[in-house]
Amino acid sequence: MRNAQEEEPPDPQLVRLDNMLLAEGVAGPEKGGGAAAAVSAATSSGGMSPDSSLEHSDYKSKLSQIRNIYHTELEKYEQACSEFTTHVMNLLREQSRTRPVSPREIERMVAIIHRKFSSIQTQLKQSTCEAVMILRSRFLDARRKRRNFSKQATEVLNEYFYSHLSNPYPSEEAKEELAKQCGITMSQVSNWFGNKRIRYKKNIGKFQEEANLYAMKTALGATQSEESPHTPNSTGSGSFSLSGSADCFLGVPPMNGEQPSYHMGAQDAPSRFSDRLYSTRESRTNGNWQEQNTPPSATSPGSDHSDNSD
DNA sequence: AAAGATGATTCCAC
DNA sequence: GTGGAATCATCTTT
Repeated sequence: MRNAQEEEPPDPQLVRLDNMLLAEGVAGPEKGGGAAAAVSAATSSGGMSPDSSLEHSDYKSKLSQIRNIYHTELEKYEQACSEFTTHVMNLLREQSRTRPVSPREIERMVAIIHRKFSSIQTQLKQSTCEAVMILRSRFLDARRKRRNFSKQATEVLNEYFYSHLSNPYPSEEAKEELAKQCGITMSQVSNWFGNKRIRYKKNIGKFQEEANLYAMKTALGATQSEESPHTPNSTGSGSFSLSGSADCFLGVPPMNGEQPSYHMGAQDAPSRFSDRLYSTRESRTNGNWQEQNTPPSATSPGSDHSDNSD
């Protein structure tokens, strides 16, 4: 009697749903006030470019729509719950005239009712979470507002890539420098190199022309080395730019309908110590970063997957 | 509109 | 944490 446990045990899943709704600003105390502010602070905490403000307002309006629905539904359920509870209580009271009704029984009935309604609420919260996630993925997914890098930026990235073709894994410092030069973030540089490596390896032939182009460009720059608009700060060993003209020709050679077996390993000149200064984990992928070169259409073509899942 | 190019994300192994 | 691979969603070219 004393510790009447009408409080359900804190269902961890329900707690998670509640937390998420709170974090998304859906389950905030009042609409328009703190919740919206929290959302806008969370989604646009950095510098908000005028470009994305339109989408953000769209996002916010949709989110508040969800929030309104959520709150009205929640209220409806709560009201229905209390109504139903009082109704049952009245029934029990009436029955208590004709038969003994213990207060224990009343408590139990109330608990049952509350449990039922709270499960309904949980479902509501779940579907609300789903809606929010869909909304987020639709508006906040960076893939949806992809912009190609500037011509000059890809130029810089390609120059680095093809001049370090034997080991196209820029160090942190190199990435930073590239990011600065290209006006993109470091993770974008990482993305670019990841994509470039995999796509280059997949179809070397297609990139042959490009490789030649940049090899020649870099070679010219190495021999003449007239203009170098570098920011001369970097930590005392600015190296990455035109140090490896030897690499330039690694990508060029035997292109005559044959699959070029690339540098089998021996010729990676160890004299480029300046690169090694930077590299932290390149030893893992040193040298032949693309040894197993599967020619196109080497996969099992006819095999069905029958991988069905929703 | 279809095909290709490209930046970003996700899943996995290490 | 990283990078490889597959994939997605968009942009660009055809």
